Amino acid sequence: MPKKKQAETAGPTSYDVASLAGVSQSAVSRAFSKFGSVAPTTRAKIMRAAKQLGYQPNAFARGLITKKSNLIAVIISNLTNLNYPEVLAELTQRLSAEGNRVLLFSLAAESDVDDVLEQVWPYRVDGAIVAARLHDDQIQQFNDRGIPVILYNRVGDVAPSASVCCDSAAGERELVRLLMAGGHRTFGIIAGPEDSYVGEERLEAARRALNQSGIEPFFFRGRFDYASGAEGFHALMDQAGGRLDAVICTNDAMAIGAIDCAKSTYGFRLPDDISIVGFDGVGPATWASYQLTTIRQPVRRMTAAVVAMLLERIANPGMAPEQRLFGGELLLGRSARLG
Amino acid sequence: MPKKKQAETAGPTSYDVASLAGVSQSAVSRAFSKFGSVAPTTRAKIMRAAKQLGYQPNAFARGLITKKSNLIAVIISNLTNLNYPEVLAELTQRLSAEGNRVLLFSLAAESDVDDVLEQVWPYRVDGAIVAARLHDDQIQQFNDRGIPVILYNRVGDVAPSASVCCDSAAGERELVRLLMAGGHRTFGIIAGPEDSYVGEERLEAARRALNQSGIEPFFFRGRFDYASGAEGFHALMDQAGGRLDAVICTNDAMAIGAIDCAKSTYGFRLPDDISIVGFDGVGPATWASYQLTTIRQPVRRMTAAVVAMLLERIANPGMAPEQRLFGGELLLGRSARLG
DNA sequence: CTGTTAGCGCCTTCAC
DNA sequence: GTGAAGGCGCTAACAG
Repeated sequence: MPKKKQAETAGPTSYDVASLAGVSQSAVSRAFSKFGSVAPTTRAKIMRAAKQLGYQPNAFARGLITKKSNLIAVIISNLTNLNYPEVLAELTQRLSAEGNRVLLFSLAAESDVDDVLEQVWPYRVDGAIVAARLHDDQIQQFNDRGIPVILYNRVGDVAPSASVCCDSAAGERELVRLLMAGGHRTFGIIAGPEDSYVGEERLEAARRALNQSGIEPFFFRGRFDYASGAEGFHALMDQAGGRLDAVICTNDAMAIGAIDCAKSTYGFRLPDDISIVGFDGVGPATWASYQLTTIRQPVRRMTAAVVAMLLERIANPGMAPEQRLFGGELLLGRSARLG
Repeated sequence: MPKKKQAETAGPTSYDVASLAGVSQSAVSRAFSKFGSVAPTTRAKIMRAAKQLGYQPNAFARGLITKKSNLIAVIISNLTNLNYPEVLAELTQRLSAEGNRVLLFSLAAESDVDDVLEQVWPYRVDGAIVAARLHDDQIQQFNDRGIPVILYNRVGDVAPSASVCCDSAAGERELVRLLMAGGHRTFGIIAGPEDSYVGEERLEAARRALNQSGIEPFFFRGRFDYASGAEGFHALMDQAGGRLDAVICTNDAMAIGAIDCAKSTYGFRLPDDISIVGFDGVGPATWASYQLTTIRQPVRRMTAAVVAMLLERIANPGMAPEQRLFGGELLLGRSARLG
């Protein structure tokens, strides 16, 4: 029905504001820019006109010129991992506070990374935060485009890359040490899927720590979820012929599954009959039914570090790749008998 | 050190591809557009050149002309709500499959909606999915700009607006009916925070269903989290002088908190000593320690509907606001004795 | 099918 | 402090 064809949906432009305020378009532009020199009176007039029209600068047109999108790509492999909602909430709020927006990508499978990257490039993001497995050549693509990347809880395969991690090795070592001190000698490990970086890292660390004490643990490979934790406990009990002192799970979700299996299927009481520990310190870990002994990732400090490092590198492209390692906090639950 | 000032970080443009392929710039443009008519030979040449240069069309420049950003704003009030990670994962993947990207916003407090909207406008999103409380005037702002919005699990205060909801009323009614049939007569309700739309909806529905059976339930207002569920159970027991048949919680997280409190503090066994029900059907609800009786939201069907409705409205701006209501599925756990 | 020509909305030198 | 003019990278009519 309307006569004017496009103007209908196209929002007001800086020209509209300019003519309403009786100034030039470039004055409007300056008024909306931080460093534009505009007389207070002029600025006021412009802002009033802008409010009246509901004008908001077009980020695309701006980005086209400034080469800055204020967009940060956040790539997370598995959003339903109990640990990531908190991470994501922290990230978006911190980035938002600094004037950046989050372009979110989640992967159905780890192998989809290439597809996701293709989706990222057109938006000329200013930076990226990646909690998914990235090959060196994929990291290189970011470098080639001059887009800073921070890896979350993983490091590059070969090339050094900026990253923020929770110290898996130290965490697992501490758990093993305390379990040993608690008198445990027969161990089982429930690991995550092979394609998980942190999963393998924790597995290696735990296994190494046990080996150094002359212990060869029983082993089960799970999928980082509750169900596979329960399956794993079952499998380990079989392997061990029912004689198992402690089970180390490489994340909390599996540890919780293992605890439930130990209690309901075997009638075990923790930590008297067996010890089970996890890793992450997710919400449910502290629930009364579990009271999991685990290592809590310092999510707030880690996300703060990621954002700070990323913004630094955006402002200052030359910076060297830095790797920050955060120690986890031992969460003393009642699921394990420690020394 | 480099001589050429900007060309350094500015990626290759369609002109670069054009000259490498020996064609005109518009040929490149057409080759990257779905409906562009280009000879297969030409297209091949162009694509090869593009690959060689690592060219990707600039979404900003494109959007400036087409008035389409392929960006969808997803606004979620409380990401750490156990229900949303699944929702968000589904949404991003479905939208991604349709060629859209997700611009994510999360709110620290419900009152921040206005700030968030200001952050949304500059990016000229094609549509929005909102799981946060939106006032009519806020919805109106979307309408004014011609941006379709779909509300998730809430409806507009006054003006009709497109929405996808899980039927809270029907769900609570069914729970009440079954609990009554199970012989329960003394009820408590643990509700969510007042500013939660779904929370109040479920509260009203449960209360009304009880009232219709001549029952006035004890009441506690929680915060939708585990801790307040436990607090609530405590408070209700006090109010009821220890004589409580059943507790209705308006989400699973609180129900789980209540169960833990009932078990650990009061030594109750469920469902023999008391019945507790929740709402949502989140992952932990099915864990062996809880086996919660609850109503599961059909998340997959709901997210599919949201995406379908949104894309429809983007393609066809004139569509009338439609409201789709999905029935929840009764999850028969062991936390309640039903009739 | 292909190249030429205008802009999209804004920022950014420049003169004034 | 302010306005005029020239693009940013791309798409969308147009001619050819």
